[in-house]
Amino acid sequence: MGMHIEFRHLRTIKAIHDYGGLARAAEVLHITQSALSHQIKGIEEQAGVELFVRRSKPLKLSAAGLRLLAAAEAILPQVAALEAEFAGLQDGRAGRLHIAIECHACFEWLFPVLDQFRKAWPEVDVDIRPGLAFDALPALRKEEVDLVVSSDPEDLPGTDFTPLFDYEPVFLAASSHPLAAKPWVEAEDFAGETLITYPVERPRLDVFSQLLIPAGVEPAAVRQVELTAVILLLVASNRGVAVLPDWVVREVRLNSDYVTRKLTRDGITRRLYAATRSADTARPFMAHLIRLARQEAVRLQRR
Amino acid sequence: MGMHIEFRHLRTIKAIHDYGGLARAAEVLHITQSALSHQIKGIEEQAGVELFVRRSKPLKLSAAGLRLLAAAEAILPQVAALEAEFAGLQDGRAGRLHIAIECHACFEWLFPVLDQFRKAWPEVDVDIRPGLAFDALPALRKEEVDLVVSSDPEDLPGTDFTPLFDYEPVFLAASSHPLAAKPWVEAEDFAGETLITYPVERPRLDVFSQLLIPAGVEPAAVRQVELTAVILLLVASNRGVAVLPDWVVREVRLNSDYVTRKLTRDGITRRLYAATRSADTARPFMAHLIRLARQEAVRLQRR
DNA sequence: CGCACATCGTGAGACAAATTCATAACCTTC
DNA sequence: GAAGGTTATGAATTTGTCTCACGATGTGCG
Repeated sequence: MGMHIEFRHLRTIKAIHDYGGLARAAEVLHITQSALSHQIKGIEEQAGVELFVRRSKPLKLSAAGLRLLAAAEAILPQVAALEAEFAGLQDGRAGRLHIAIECHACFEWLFPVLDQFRKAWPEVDVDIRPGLAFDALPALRKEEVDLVVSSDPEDLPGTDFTPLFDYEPVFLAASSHPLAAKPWVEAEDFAGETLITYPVERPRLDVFSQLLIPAGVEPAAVRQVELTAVILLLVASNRGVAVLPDWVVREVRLNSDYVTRKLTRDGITRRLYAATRSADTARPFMAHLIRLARQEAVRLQRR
Repeated sequence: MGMHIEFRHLRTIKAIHDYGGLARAAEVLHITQSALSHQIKGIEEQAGVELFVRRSKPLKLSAAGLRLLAAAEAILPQVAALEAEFAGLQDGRAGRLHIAIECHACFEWLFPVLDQFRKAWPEVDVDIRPGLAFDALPALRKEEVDLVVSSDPEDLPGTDFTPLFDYEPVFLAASSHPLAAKPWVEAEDFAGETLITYPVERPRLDVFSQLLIPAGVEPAAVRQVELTAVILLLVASNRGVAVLPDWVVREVRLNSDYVTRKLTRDGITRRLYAATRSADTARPFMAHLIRLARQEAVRLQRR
């Protein structure tokens, strides 16, 4: 017995009930009274139940009809909500913005940015996915995420890399540390040191990719720590040295426990990018997020 | 503009997701792969959103597609439940049984009957509607209720009156009451008495319809009381006399506080009927309820 | 890297279903 | 019991959905 209820029927039932009669309901639904009559005849035949009490003339719902009405009133709002959301997607109010960050320290500036963003774009579904930090660009192309924060732009068709801001990876040690005596540090200086890093693969850490790997230098030990605050703690107590972005280091610059030094004489400059699908780059909320990120970067530099 | 989502589309989305691809989904839905392709093209055009990521070949849901899937998984079970209920209606497992009782004392035997009934017919929506006790038969015809317990059968087309059981309205007084001396009571005996009744219109009370109105006798006073237990209390303390069905009176017969007397020398016999729409009378659960009611009546008589 | 394979998209025509028009049947009311 | 309003019906038409056949596009394997 293949029943064939459709949204059309739910709308019809509700309209007939709300407006009390086929003629009125037909007008509201922009179809003829005849069509409605045929429609309910159709459902009644398919479902094998009488939906209306026919004795009285202003057509009244029967028990089964009332049950169907209840279903209509439960289901139709859900569809309305769905349509509203899709309308939002269409005119750019709504959307999904799942962010993958390759650089671990980026949480620091990203959170305040997202707080602001959420207020401006309440209908956008914002999320951070630190899990798939590796392989982030393929995930972007497959639409598993919508924005990747990365410092290694590639020339991929369909993927745009929009510069966010420049930063400098900076050497950080306790003020009592021997290397504090040097005006800057070189790759070779790390050979005898314990290096404290975030727990990610080496090629994605600036110290390694920009300095140690090219120079072929291996630190005496590498210790991986999740939280920035803990890294700072360990460095202060001389359990190792670290390399962190300048915006992180700036917070402890005035603290006499630490010294900061450039990497190489001229320092290393890195640029952070927002990678997005070309189709999305120009979307208003995406552009707005990038603008907010740049503003936040400026604020961090000024601190 | 006017979005045109239908259950078909929800099922399609779900199937494509569950079975991972058009071809598989098409097989499950018993239609061609081409049809599905046309379908999703249709929704995407109407809704103005991409539902799938097309880069990769085993067609994957996009953000909007996932939203639609969520809607599908919320809505489809509701429809399934509805269809199951209608199937129940069709094969007689389910239905509505809203009962109007004209006779106020009938609660006494009706409740235990309904308790039994509910166990046997869990899918039937049982209810008692004492509110519309008057005008119950029109309400039956209009399908506002499905069964009326009445002692005044009428010859209405489309309405069946099935006898339930006979009972006798019995005079009840305190054993110290003067009328306790008589072997039976007549209409004239009420002239000087305070009569305690249920709070309903006189024509629907046996004392009035069968005895006092035909005889043109008016009691000294009429006091209306809702609860049977309270009526008994008032009678025991000699604040008035009452007329109650024998099955109620039977409970206090052996109590020496009360006397019961026939109305007129031969007593009055009344018959209780279940009034139903002819279309419903033969339905299994309806017939079962009537059978249960008769059994309960027999049990009451035996007490 | 390219070929075979699998998956998806498209257009035209066949088919089914929903709607309309015109009108009949029905209930209600005065 | 006639009038007015409300629902039902039948045939024709419109609308929309599906199928068929083929083209386009990725995917995986040698």
